[in-house]
Amino acid sequence: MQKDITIYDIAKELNLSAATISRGLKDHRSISEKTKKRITLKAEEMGYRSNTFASNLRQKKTNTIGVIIPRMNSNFVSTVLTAVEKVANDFGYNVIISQSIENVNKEKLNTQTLFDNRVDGVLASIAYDTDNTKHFDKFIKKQIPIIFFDRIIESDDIPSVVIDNFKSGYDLTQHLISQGCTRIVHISGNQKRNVYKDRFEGYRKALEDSSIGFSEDLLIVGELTEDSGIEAAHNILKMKPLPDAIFSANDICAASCMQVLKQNGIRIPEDIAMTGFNNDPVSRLTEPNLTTVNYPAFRMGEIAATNLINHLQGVSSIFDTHKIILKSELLVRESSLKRK
Amino acid sequence: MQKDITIYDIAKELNLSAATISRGLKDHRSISEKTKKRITLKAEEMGYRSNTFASNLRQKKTNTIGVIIPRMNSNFVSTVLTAVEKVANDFGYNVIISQSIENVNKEKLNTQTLFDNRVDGVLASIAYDTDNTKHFDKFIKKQIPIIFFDRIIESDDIPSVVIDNFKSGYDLTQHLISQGCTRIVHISGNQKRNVYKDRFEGYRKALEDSSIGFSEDLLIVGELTEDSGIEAAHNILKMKPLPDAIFSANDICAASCMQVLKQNGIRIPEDIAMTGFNNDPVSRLTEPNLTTVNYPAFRMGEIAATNLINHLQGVSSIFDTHKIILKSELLVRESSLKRK
DNA sequence: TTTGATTACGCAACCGATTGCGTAAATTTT
DNA sequence: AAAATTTACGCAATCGGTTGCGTAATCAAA
Repeated sequence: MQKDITIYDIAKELNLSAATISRGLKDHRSISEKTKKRITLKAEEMGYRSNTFASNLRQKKTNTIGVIIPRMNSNFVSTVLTAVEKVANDFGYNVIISQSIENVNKEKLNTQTLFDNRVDGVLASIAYDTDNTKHFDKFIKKQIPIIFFDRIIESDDIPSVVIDNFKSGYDLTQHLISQGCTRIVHISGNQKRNVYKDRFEGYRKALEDSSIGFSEDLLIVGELTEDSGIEAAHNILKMKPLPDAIFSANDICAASCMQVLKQNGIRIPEDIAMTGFNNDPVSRLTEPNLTTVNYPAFRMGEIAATNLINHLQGVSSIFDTHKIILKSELLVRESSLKRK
Repeated sequence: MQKDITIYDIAKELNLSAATISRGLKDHRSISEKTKKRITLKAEEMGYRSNTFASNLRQKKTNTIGVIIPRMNSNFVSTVLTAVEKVANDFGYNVIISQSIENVNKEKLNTQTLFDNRVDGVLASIAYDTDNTKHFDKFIKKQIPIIFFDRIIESDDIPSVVIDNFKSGYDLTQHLISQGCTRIVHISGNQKRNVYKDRFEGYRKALEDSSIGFSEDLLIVGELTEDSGIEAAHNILKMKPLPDAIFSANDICAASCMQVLKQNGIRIPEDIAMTGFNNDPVSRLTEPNLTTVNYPAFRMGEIAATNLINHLQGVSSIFDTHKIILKSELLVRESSLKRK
């Protein structure tokens, strides 16, 4: 295990000062082209690699962004992360990912960890039960930029990247209505969360805008997991009369719900039309394929990360924007087509 | 934005030296209990947080482990990562995750990035087309421990954590044979990868151990994606006579393949029995539910991370073990039950 | 030739925590 | 009471880059 090469070693070899090496390596203008070339060549030859810590220590920057997410194991989140990682890498940033496991307290710990690690900026999608942004204040105080994405809390201080959940919920519901459905169940998640609340509001508005109207009885609030889809199905089977459509706020839940319904002799979409949300791969594997809303996950990660890094590099300020709304689109598939 | 508190600030407040503060904070034995208490209290009061970089610089350790994976967006990988993150956090380590996107060249870049970031240790599951471990040599030279998991390359220098893919493939195939199947198609991935190779070998051995024997015509090698499942289905539909079973090396591919078959009037499992691998959530959402092999993803991440960190902390050496094989089990579901 | 500007580089002080070595003070031993 | 230990802490160097300021050398302008 040979010793690491430092700029001092290079300096000695070339009879230059460490300062010159440092400047030469980062293309500082006060170093002549000729010297720069000598430096980079020698550095290469000696197998030099910069010591991030010395640099971070001196510069008080870490070139690291922190990401807080509820869970990694959903198609949506992992796709976002893929995009974030790609953008970050392109700009020479590292990414620290931490999961809140849908738990405010863990989320608070996560913010502390990221804070202690002195991340330059933060991207966050908040947990199921978070109801204020107090634990993000430390970042704001230190001028460490934060961007919320997907699951956000409205805040004057923190910009966000989202899709128009209200409109998507509205469009989806209207689609069901256009298929002749009148008793439309909505399976939603915690109403504290914008994404579920907004989808629900879109649903309600669409019903109210039609002659159908909203009925509390047709709203099921759960955790939107595979299991809660099964549970929802059992509750739905007890409804009298049965609904003629179900709008689940995500695909996983819709898929497992649909499965139970089918096992109980319900025909999809003839008896009950089914729709999900997210365009998870699952939606293409169910039978019939699930009508859903395409969620631009990659784009969302890309935009959030790009904005954060541009801000960090002084290219643009995220504080100019308050909210970025991405386009999402209804994907009509067989599961909701009553009229072919 | 107030200035960060350093140990010097605390030292000044308490009329002690920075050395004493440093020792006091880390519970060094040469500091009296009374002084330690004063120090921790004052540190708390002043809102002190340790500067990781100064510490890393001095100690030449980063408390960071690097993880290289092909892709994040599979249930298996994200579950492993969840476990790794949990273990790492428990031990005060950070995790840097990088995706190779199934590409050796990106994987090489990833190793370089992790190397430059001076990670203390590495966990890696290699890309689709990686065929040697040369790009990991730099870690070995520097005594930076590596553990391969799931997708591994046999190497004397690098221990690994896997399941018994051969046995699982064998058991699965034998199950199909026990259901009376005799023409069993196997959809596999790149044969360079142990996981696919071993499953295939298990499949072949089971066939050879029965009176059926292996036939090259029934082997389909693809990328095991949703799309390749569709493609495989089309090829299978052209086979004469049709096979009576399909063993796909993962669930996603099995699910999409099964879907196309069903659309073409094939009954599962009556006409063709279907099996996957991994116990991806999808396997519980298809209809019929997919027979598969349970993959202890969480446990795998946990074990890999724990071993790595124990090694780093000198608790135990990973070089004592060469390979850890986890238990996996056959999950028989409807998709393969010809005899009820 | 002199003066002012520009170029190219070095000096040395940081950044904040860690640690080997040294020592005064307190405690125990003889 | 003197000597030997032990306790509790400080000094100062160190990790490796970065950067404000200073200056010698080169070049252009007067």
